[in-house]
Amino acid sequence: MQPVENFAPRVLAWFDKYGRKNLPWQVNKTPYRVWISEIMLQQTQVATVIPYYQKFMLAFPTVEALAEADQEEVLAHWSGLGYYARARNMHKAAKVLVDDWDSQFPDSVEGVCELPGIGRSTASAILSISRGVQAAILDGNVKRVLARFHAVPTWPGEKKTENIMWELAEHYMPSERCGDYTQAMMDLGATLCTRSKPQCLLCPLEADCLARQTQDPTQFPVRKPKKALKPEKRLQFLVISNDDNQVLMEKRPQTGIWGGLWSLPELASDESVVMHVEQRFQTNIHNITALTAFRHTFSHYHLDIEPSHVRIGEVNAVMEEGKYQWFALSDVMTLGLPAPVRTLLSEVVSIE
DNA sequence: AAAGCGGGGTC
DNA sequence: GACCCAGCTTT
Repeated sequence: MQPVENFAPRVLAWFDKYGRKNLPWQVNKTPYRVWISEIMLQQTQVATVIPYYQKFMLAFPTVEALAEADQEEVLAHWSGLGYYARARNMHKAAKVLVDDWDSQFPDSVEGVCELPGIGRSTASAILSISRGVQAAILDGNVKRVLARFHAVPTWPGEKKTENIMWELAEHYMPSERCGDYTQAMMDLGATLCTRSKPQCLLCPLEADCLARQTQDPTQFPVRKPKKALKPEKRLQFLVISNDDNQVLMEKRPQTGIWGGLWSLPELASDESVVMHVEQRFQTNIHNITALTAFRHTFSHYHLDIEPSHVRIGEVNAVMEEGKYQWFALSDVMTLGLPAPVRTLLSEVVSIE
């Protein structure tokens, strides 16, 4: 990374001209009021938060009022915002502040982080905005701005990447106007440097933004590596039994999946069990029972197994030498079986 | 259909 | 420390 000298001044100058400064929590910026807004804004966008915030402040104008309220009442005011654990944490934290901190927020980030529901980023937001403390935030907006400005090549979800971004965030935090800078960075991410369709032409950082110099700035932040979704295959498994309580097993070829194990006769999922069994084994079917389908997952694909229990009479067909073999139900579990076949057979055996 | 959000809880 | 979760939006 190659940090830029005048990063903060450019961001602040932009904020002075274009930033939002009259949102409900941007006037009378007490730690309490900033705190509530930050928690609400973690999960919801500004337009939605405003009415909630105003009602909340009327109901609980001070940390004492919040601490004294019933949880019921707090949750009622949160109703519709989601993430209710955060409202509960907030209520808990209010009590801690009143009981242990004389209703004042601690003056260090570490201290504020001790409160339930507040981590490093939220603590820094509260202290920088309400008290001008020189502490950087790293919320989703700031992550996006920094990831783009430096074209950070790795996913911010990785610990290593996150550490790098925290360093960048701290590096750019100025020593003056810390609160404005925090607001400015959030604004920049929320209004210009948006996830899709960023307005690079209006951005004060455009000239040095490394993402801007690529084909597509929205390629940053690098997206979460999506676990390649595994292909799905479907097969029918046949548990074929005769009047002597034997089950027909099929020897797998030595190579490939389940090589050399004894498995069950298989059938494409769209084939008719009746027609197939009658033709393959020249026999008559006494009875078919569909068993419960289940999924077996390999390292590289899902196998959806549709098992049927087929009772048949005498087998007349000449079967390939050694490929098929009858085993007594009492013996079959001693064979080398693929795990899903073992599971399936153990259920059938227990029924018999 | 899946990622993103900031912190908490679990192992 | 790595991973999953909450609950709703956005893509």
